Amino acid sequence: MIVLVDCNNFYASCERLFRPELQGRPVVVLSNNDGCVIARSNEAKALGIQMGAPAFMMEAFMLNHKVAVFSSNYTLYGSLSNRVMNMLKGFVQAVEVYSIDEAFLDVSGLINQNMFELAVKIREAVTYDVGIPVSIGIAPTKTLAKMANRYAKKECKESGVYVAEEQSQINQLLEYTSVGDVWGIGGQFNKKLMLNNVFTAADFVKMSEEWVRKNMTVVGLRMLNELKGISCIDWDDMPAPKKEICTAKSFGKLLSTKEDIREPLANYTNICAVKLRKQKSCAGVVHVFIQTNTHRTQDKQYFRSATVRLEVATCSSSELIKAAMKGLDIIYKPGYNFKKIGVILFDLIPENNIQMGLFDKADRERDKKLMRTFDKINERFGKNMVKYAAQGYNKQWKLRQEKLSPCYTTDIAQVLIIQDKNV
DNA sequence: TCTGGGGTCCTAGGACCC
DNA sequence: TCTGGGGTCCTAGGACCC
Repeated sequence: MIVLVDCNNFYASCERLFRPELQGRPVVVLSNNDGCVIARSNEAKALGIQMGAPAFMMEAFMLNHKVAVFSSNYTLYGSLSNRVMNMLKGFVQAVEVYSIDEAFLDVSGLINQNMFELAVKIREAVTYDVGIPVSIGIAPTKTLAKMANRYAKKECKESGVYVAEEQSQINQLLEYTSVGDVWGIGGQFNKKLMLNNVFTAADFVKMSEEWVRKNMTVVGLRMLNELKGISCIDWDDMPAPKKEICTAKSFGKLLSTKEDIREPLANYTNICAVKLRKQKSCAGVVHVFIQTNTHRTQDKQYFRSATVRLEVATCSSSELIKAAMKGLDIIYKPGYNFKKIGVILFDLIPENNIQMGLFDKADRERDKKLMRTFDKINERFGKNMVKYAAQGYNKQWKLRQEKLSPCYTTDIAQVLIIQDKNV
């Protein structure tokens, strides 16, 4: 059996944890740049606020309904996520952290344990010790556990737990779930399935393997088997190093000159480089792309990308920034209002595995030491305590984050202070 | 004024090799 | 009716996830 624990309305719950006066009130969290809604409390959902709704179109409505609005604060959410995951690790032998707000638990070692009772115990512990509400689904495969979790969230509000152990319980889940809500079926597959009169997961299970293979590739076949109770998605509690590392963000305002764009590009490349060094890899390819704002129909549109291959794979910020700038030179075109730039590092290999170039002039040992010191200082004294000149001070491109909450759990200066009114 | 960001896996098709 | 065939590697693009 596989257990899936999923935090309810995670970002909204994190914000509310430190603002108890928001209990029972609608809360939403916005995407980067305060662009659109990416998390909603139950009260906000009840008001009809949609996932992905543009914030600027909702402003008056949210004001009228006294919705508490927050910019996203990933430092806070990451820290609370760690607390939840650490709690879970105390209950079972292995935890696979699947995303910032969900984890699969391996309960194969717990024989004769009543699954429902275990789940209730976990849920109470997380609620009490961390303060984040969770739902728990239990079933024979990961895909079914996801479905059980969704069912628990919607239909078992009291316990927050659903166990699908017997075939009859699984059948109930299959009947209940629309095929588009099955893990792995997105908009495109859903459309195709509906055209073939497949509306629920139960309908899907009846489809032939040939049809699924032909129309949905081996990915579909895997889902089909998972729904039939045959595990096809491996257990993975030691995530492999990333195969690509990407940083791409919209600017706080539109930029057009190459000088202005160089700054965010250098910063995003450096963010990638820090992540790269953290997983002890080097990158062989730097890919840069730039784009205008597709929503501004009055503007000329432009999208272009370029790939720069490095002679020797590297994790040095300075070399990667240089390569990214080379990419920008290739794709930049004056006369456009640019909205976003992004860097992707490809061909990642372990750092101790790099192929030296025959004519390589760089002093790689010295670079390595420099980067180690660079990362240490920034880890200890805060992001960008030391940085490259190319990263600049202009900050015109900075994200809009007008409603950012404090980093209650990671910055000593921002910890909540509780006052006693009588003192 | 204002519409997210960071990933993975799979397939098709071209280039190239013997 | 026919144009060799099979394998590998690379890239671009689609689909999906949270």
